[in-house]
Amino acid sequence: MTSPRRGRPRTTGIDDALRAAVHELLAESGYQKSTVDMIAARAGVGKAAVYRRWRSKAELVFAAVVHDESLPPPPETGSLRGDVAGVLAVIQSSLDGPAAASALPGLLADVRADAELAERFGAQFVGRQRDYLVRMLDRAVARGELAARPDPAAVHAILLGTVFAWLHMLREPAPAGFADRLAGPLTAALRELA
Amino acid sequence: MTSPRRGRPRTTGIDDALRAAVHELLAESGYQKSTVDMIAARAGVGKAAVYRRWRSKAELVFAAVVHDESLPPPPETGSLRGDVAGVLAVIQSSLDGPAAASALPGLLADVRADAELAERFGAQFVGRQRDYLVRMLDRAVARGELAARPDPAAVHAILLGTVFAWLHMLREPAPAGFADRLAGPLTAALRELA
Amino acid sequence: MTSPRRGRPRTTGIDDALRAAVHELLAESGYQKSTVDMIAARAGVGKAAVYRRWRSKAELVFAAVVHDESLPPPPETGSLRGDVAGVLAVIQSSLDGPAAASALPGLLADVRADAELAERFGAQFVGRQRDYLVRMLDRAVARGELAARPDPAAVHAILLGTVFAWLHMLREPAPAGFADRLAGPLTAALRELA
Amino acid sequence: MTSPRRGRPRTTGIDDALRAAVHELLAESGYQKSTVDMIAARAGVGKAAVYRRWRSKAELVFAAVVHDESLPPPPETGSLRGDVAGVLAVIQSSLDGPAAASALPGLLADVRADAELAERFGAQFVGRQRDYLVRMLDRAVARGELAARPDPAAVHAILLGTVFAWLHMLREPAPAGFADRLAGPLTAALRELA
DNA sequence: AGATAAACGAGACGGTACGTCCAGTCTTAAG
DNA sequence: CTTAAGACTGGACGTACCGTCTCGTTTATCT
Repeated sequence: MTSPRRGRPRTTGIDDALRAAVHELLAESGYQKSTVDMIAARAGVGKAAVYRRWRSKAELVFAAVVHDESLPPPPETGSLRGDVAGVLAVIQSSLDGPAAASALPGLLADVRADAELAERFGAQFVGRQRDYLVRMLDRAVARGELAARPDPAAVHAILLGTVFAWLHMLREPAPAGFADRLAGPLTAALRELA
Repeated sequence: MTSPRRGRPRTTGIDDALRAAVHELLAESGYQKSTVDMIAARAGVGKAAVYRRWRSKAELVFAAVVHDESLPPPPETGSLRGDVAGVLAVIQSSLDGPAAASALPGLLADVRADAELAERFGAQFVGRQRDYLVRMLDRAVARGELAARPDPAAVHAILLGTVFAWLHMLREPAPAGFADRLAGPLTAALRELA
Repeated sequence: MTSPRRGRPRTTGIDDALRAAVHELLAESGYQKSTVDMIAARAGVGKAAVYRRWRSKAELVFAAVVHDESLPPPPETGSLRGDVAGVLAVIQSSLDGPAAASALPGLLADVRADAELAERFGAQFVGRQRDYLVRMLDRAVARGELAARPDPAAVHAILLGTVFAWLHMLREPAPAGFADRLAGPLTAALRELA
Repeated sequence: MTSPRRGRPRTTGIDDALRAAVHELLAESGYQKSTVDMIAARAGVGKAAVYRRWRSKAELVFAAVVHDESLPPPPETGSLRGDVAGVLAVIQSSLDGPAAASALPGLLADVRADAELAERFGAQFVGRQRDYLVRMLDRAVARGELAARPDPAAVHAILLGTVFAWLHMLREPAPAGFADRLAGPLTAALRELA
């Protein structure tokens, strides 16, 4: 049912080469110093190939850093505390990679400045995480661990915000067992929210 | 004791005019679109007057948005839960003004990119809040509400991060009673941290 | 005796469609703003069909504007003055069409920048006109109107240059009887050249 | 009477450095290959300094190649033929320098494409030459060499066009005594125009 | 009839230049 | 010595266009 697609198809691998180049350069130089020209050159690609795929540097980096596979659904552990630990680990990994870490603040700023991009960011990054959370909470309700499902936005703010603040505002390195150490206290907060 | 200061003295009011201009422009246009030229022009001031006072745009905005008076010590309420609500309210007010709200993500990005500025930001913004928290926790220990003082960094991450994520990552407007609604759950988290 | 040419033969009409599209777009937008993509689209043709026929935009436009039929040999009038008027009229018509007029300066610039193309331009556009001129001068010599044949390059410069400068450097519209009005004076110049 | 001019004045020498850089690069690489970045770099100047002075590459080159001193008024020789030779020499020198030669076709094309620039070009380059011509013709009329003043535009076309075509359309090198060799024939043409 | 070979429309590709914008620095004349 | 005005360097951004290449498809000729 797909339309027959006329014209030269996109060269396979350019998307990946660009995403890889973004990761490398973010880790080496950070967001602001990674220019689109450098990214394209590193990927062995013209700048037009970049802007054919994404409308701006912010979109490119967003796509490279928050792409689909990077957010595997956290495992179902059978307990709310275990599920929270899993979600925290996923959030941590998505905020703390060498690329994501240097990209996020700059990205957040650029996203903020472009309403149309903010929309997409919300739908993709926030929305996907939110879905995991809702399912996690519903399972806890079904198990009887929670009397009622608390406001998912509040849960989201607590889990995502704690990790983000730790890494990007307080700028402390994540200690070993970071996610696990926070799982208990934050689970207690969720119970009180209900 | 001050040296007699030769030459034309600094025009009084320039600092305030600039701070006011920053607030106005941040609210109107956001951080990235508020250029230093615009800020100086709005304040009726030359650009040199800006750079004589602050070393960069980030410092200027930081000084304007996180200025001293904006962080009054939260009140001592006599209970941990009450104190937490007070701290949350202070944090909220410092993240949610019309100026602060649009400045923070961009500011965070610029701070991240400049190590020397990160230092100062840490000392001033983070450090001051941290002091309040430590005193708050010590009072709770003294009252017997907490068996031991939990890691202040973790407490800080939970309180600051939750508010920041709500406002700037999930981009939800703060509902009425926002701080109060979160105080209970987050206090529960603190107790578990201890 | 031409080799039998395997494969799909060129679609008849594409050459003409492209030439027509070039004329239209030159008249509408001028040389620099007429992009190859636009020309191909206007002709209902892919860009490859263009570059299979001509090596560059300059060649395409050159072929469309200076095509063979546009330079019919000027009539033999029996007098030098009459022949000069005829040549001037041909030159005028080849420089003053709606397409040629907007193409020429840009074309000249691109031709200048590409030595290989300059060669071809010289051979085709300049050479053909030069042949007419030489024949015209030889007839005048045979009739006794000229004592000796003047340098054809100088004659060419005077006739072609006067028309070109009028139209493209001074940018005055050609008045009625333009060629005829100049024929007398320029013929006088030729006589002095001999 | 000039207003006191506030702010930092234009650095003296930047205009000249840019003009010199344009001349060098035109001679080395031609118009199209002389990029604005290269010109600015060669002059040791930022690109902004260029665009603060001129609106486009075409204007910059125009100003550099057709600047005021480059067109000294031709001498008054006391005879029409001598004056024509002088004008031809000036025209030749303004079309045949190493810079002007490579710039002119590209410049003409860009000027053609920008109506606002065409205006200025006409007023400055064409207008100044026209003034010389009118004075030259009036002197000839006063001396009795011409019965009436011929149309200055036609005179202009003949003199300017012949030189331009020789150099830039026929692409022949100017032989020694070029201006002098043409002066006689073209003067004859002027007499017939009257 | 089937295979071969070239041309076709569409459009992605690398490369390169343009003109715009802004941060942070520097220079002037005035106070 | 500070001020307002504004020019300066440097460098990134996003746009545009050229000439090339690659699809899937069509059309003629050769086997």
